[in-house]
Amino acid sequence: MGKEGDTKDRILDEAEALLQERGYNGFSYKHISERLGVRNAAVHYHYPAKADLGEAMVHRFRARFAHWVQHLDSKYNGNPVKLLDGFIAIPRSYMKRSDMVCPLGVLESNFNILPEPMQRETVHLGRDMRTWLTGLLEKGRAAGAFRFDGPAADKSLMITAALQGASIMASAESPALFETTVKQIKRELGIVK
Amino acid sequence: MGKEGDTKDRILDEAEALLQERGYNGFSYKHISERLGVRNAAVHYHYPAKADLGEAMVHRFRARFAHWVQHLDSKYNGNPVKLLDGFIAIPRSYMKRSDMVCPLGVLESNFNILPEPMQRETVHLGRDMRTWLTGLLEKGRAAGAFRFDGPAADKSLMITAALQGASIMASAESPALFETTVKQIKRELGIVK
DNA sequence: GTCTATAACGTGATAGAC
DNA sequence: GTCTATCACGTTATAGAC
Repeated sequence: MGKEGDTKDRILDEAEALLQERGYNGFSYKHISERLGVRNAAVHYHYPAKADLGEAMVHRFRARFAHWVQHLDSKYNGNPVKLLDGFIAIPRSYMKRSDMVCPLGVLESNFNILPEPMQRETVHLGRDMRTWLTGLLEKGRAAGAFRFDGPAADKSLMITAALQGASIMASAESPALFETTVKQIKRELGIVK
Repeated sequence: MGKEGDTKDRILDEAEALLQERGYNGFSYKHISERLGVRNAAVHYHYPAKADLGEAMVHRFRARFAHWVQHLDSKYNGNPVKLLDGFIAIPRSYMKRSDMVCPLGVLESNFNILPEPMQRETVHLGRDMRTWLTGLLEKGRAAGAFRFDGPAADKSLMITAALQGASIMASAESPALFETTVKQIKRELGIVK
């Protein structure tokens, strides 16, 4: 296990990038093994079936979100505007290259071709994110940091949908579409000019 | 050419449904030919390469949107609220089955694996839609039918992103996610309780 | 833990008969 | 315009040597 992590982790890293670039049906064990400089069979050793690899990916996405949330909560100690910025930074960070889509967007838009365990985990990931944002919006509105009409759950859903849609549009056209969407979201929460 | 249209059209119909259900890499000539009760070679007769079929699909999406706009404009004669409802009905109509995503969402989330002519047409389709909505929002705000902050172009982008994201979420979880997003969008435009 | 070799199958595509 | 037959290739996956 060198500084880039052991093979099992490196497989997951490559698979994740490929998933975001090309979708679940758009990458193969061959793509992964070639990028890693190993043979096809080595990948199968660590993840016997593609469904196993897929499951591990979504599981890691969920764990990462949980960790992110924990980290942000302690770092910003309840500051709603900072926490929202941190939340928005998640899909932005996944857009490292302009042709990458945030994981939830890829998973959901590939939903019907996903093995059942991946589908289950994907639904959970979406709910994790919306639930957390709903709580933040509620607290932020009560504290006078955000202004918006309607239930926090509805607003949370709309913001999540917009971020996800904008991330997908950005992958096809320009990262600017994501940033403009973010600006409008903040404007409508009353936290920007 | 019976009442369901000739084979060439029926191929396009099946390909469209398959694209929305499974993505561009998720369907094959075999899927289409089996659903149509013809042989693989018959499909290749009408669309020699998959890229030809894909191009025809996106071209039809664009033509359909242009036609829809024309139809709605004359039907509602400038009524902003009715026109917005018509616009929202587009992704909703594509969600016929809960596991179908609106075409632009699938195309954009599959962007990197699309043949270049499809990519070009996809970008145009997205711009067509945002441009039309921007004009509607501008006129509607001037007429006092809509209320929102910021440039109409930003608001148009955010609404389009939210509708697309919500359509994708709905395909993975429940059509209710789409309807709740629509309600929030309307609430924020000041056209609903 | 990685390799070679190979199997079984799906996919995009073509030739040529009817 | 559709058929049968066939092809080259990619993909997922396994057996067994090192």
